[in-house]
Parts: sequence; C-alpha cells; structure tokens
Amino acid sequence: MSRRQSDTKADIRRVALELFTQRGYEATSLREIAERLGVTKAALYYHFHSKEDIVRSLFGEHLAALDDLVAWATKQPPGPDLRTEVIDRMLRLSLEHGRQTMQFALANQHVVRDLHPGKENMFERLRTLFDIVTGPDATTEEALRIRVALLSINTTVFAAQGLGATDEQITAAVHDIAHRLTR
Amino acid sequence: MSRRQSDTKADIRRVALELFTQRGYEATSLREIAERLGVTKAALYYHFHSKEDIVRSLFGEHLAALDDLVAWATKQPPGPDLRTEVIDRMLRLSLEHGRQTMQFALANQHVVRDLHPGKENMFERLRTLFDIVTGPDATTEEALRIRVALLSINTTVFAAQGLGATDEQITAAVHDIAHRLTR
DNA sequence: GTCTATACGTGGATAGAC
DNA sequence: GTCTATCCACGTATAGAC
Repeated sequence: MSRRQSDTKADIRRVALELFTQRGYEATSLREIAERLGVTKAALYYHFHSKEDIVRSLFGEHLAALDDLVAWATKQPPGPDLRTEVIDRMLRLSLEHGRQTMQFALANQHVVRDLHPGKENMFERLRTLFDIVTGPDATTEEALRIRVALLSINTTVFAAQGLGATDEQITAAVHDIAHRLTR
Repeated sequence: MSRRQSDTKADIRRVALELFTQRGYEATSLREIAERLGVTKAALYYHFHSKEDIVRSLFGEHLAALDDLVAWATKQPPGPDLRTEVIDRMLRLSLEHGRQTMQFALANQHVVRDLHPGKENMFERLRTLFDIVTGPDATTEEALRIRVALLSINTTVFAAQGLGATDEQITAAVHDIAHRLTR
C-alpha cells in the first residue's frame, strides 16, 4: 500500500518546518528535506512549486488569521477592554498554529517578510494592531510596554524552551505577563 | 591618501552587521558586502579568514561580556536584589553593544548558536543566567515570567522598530517592564 | 507519484600578480 | 592591501522516463 498524496505533502511541511526552524531557511537545502523523508528533490517539486512555496504554505493560514484579527479589531470601539481582548485572541491564534510556527517566524523574519510582495507583510500587520491597541495619545514608553505585552506571546514561547512547560502553563503565564504590562 | 587598514576592517564589520541583520546571514553574500564597500571579495579575505569569522568578530565581545556577567552572578548571594541587578547589568551590556547586534542575534539564532563548537553557546549561557536568577523553588509560571523579564531587553528593542524611540526611552521602558514582571 | 539526469547559477574560498 | 582569475561545491529547478 503506497502512501497517500496528502501524507507526503503533510510530511514535507512537517519536516520543512522543523529544519527551517532549527537551522534557518537558507541553511536548509531541499536535498536535506528530501533525504530525511526518503524521497528525492523532484518529489518535492511535485507537491510545491518552489522552496518559497513551502514557506507560504506553512505560513499562509497564520497570516490570514492575523488579517481577520486586524479587521475585527479595526471595527471595535477603542479602550482598555479591546486591549485585553486582542491579546487574548492573538494568544489563541498563536497557540492554534503551533509554537514551532511562531519560533520559525521569529528566527526567519527576512523570509516571512517577503512572502507576498506588494501586500502588507506580517510585521506591518502587527504594527497596525499595535496602533489600534495603543491609541493615539500614549507616551512612547506606554506604547513600548503595550507592544511588548502583545509580543509576550512569542517571548514566552521562546523562553519556555527547555523548561518542559505545557500549553496551559504557557497560556497562563502569558495572560499574567500581559496583564501586568497593560494594567 | 589610502584608507587605513582599521577603517576597512571596521567598514566591513559595519556593512556586514547591517546586511546580516536585514536580510539574514546566508541570504547575504560576500559579494554584496564587497560591492557595497567598493572592494572585491578577495579584499574581505585579507581581513577575515571566512564568512563565519566576520560573525565571530561581530559577536565575540558580546559573548565575553555575557560570560563575565554569568561568572559574577554565580558568586553573588541569591535573592530578589540579585534579580534586579542582573537585569540592570544585562540591559547595560545589551545597549553597549548596540541594538543592531541584539537584532542580529535574534534573527540569526542558528548562526550565533554554532560559533564556538564545543564551548557553551549564547543560549546555554542565558539558561545558566535564568537559573541563577530564578532560584530552585519557583513554579513553572514564575520561572517563565522571570525569563521573559530578562528577555524584555530584546523584546523591547524589537518592539521599538519604527517608533523612533531613544536609548533613554528604551532603557526606561525596559526597567519598568522588568519591574512589573519580577515584583 | 516518484525517479534519474542534468542544466544553470551562485556562493565561498584560494592562487598569484601588482 | 587590493586586485583578477579561477576552482569547486552546492543549491534550485526542470525535462522526461517509468
């Protein structure tokens, strides 16, 4: 019984994410990915147009979800409640797409940045979100604190390396941290 | 009047740090660095043994300074005072070596990780520091919070992008953030 | 759906002239 | 101290057979 197409494609995505995160995008060759899976480079090209296409496939849903969040937040009345709600939704979004995807984005910023030329990239989206949550009359230091609160999701996931923390503990910690930084 | 050796070497370091940070280590070729400076690849090899050697030169002092900090912290009596003092010293250390160096390390973790094979790398050093500051009887969530506090230096520098914040404002924000997370 | 074979460019690195 | 010229390995990507 041969492997189903969807299995192979999923396997490629899994191994690619792992290697891209550990060693970096450029430092990982398609040959390595193929070898790890026991297939050939050409097999990868059957499932994906290009190397960049693999990344797009890994990150596409996450970007779309972030778009939805920005769109939603734009329509809400500003205020401190929005702040905690946005943090909450961003946290859920991040954990849904997996810690590794977050780590990958952080460690390969320049790759993620140029996935969709012309369109807004991840960091520009984040900045929009920052501005919505911060409001217009905040001091620089307040703005920094709020941004750090939003980024605490990534920081905490990063900090959790080698600590054996569960998703629940990370979630709890992030809520606590964000709360301390925004109240 | 020809340029002094030290000038050229410093120029290479400056441009390399800039490009490595923006585009990533592997995505930046020595040809690009040389072209930007109006010299040839071979000229780079006069000043540095290899591409990796450039990174080592960029990051060496920072690692040494981190070593000193770890050594110092190990000899101190544990307690909450140590915590704030370590954060303070780490902040000073980070700002001394420049924000860009921090950004570079974060965006090129896999490169920085393997600079000195066999020896402790940057992240292992950080973990030692975490443990010293956290103490043995902390809960997972407390440990996470303290780690995030120590990492708030990097996070804040990252968050400050496009905000036009001064070093003073960043310093103040980090102190505030770390204080909120550790008290 | 996966293979072999191969084209093509680019990158790091070295030799040797000036 | 910087150049030109060149080597070689590797990486992405494609063509075409099975």
